[in-house]
Amino acid sequence: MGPMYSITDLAREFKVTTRTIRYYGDKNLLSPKREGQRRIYGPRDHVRLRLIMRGKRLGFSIEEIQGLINLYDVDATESSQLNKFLEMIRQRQQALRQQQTDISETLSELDKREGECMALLGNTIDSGRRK
Amino acid sequence: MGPMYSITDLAREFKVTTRTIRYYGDKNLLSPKREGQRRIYGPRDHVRLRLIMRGKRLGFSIEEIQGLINLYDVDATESSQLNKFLEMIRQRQQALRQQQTDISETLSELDKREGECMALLGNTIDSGRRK
DNA sequence: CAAAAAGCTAACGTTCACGTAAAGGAAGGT
DNA sequence: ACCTTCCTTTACGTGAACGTTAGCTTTTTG
Repeated sequence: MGPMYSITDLAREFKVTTRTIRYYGDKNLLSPKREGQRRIYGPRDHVRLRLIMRGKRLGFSIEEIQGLINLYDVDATESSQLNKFLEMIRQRQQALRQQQTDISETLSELDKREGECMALLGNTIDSGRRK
Repeated sequence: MGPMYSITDLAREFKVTTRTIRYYGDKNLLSPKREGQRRIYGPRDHVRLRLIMRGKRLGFSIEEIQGLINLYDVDATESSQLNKFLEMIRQRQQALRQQQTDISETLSELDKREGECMALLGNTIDSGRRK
């Protein structure tokens, strides 16, 4: 019936506190079963937590991450109007594409700075392995 | 001597409130001249505000944006140790690259959902112009 | 010239995403 | 028996990034 995780298992794996995990539960992003009082997390929760972390790295709020996760969630779809749903998907895509260009612009500027910096240090550019 | 902007000019252009602009000033991200009491912003502030907005779209905090802007700022560089500086640049690059893969993963998932959605609607894929 | 619009400072309020402390239950080890 | 570890709930605390209100000055416009 798939792997099970305690709250500290997840906390360790994703490098967050148990508080954080409970918080996401409070916000209905995770829905662990209970064994007595204890929370037992399944594979679905594990996947969701991965999505949550990715969302956070992308700077989305918990609420936005909710929305994103619901986009992957079949149940949410069939009960909602598809056109509105498509609209949401496209808005998300738009935002993400904006982020892509933001990132590549920033990266190229950083590359430039890195180059200047290396020149000043008289180093040769070994863009690759670091010890 | 370059274009000048009032606080509402900038607010309108960047779609933020004047409060926000003043807030960035308080945080030393902008440094307008004063004409009496009034803040007068120059081209440098305009550029910085652009960088700030980009940083925000990337989910950076004001403090991190400070750091990023300082990376472009020559004055800050010459007085600091170059190696530490390079280290910072590389950390930023690392984070941004992570974001890039996060985004492309998310985008491809959204594309998939979009496809499914279109199929359900019986539409043909006109990926391009929308009215 | 009077009213509206734009600007200012100062200070308190708000939301998000947790942190942190208090008080306690249940399992396992020695 | 006692301690340690893991887990629980409840609840107040916190920093960031502004929002909002109040009270006052300056500039623009009909």
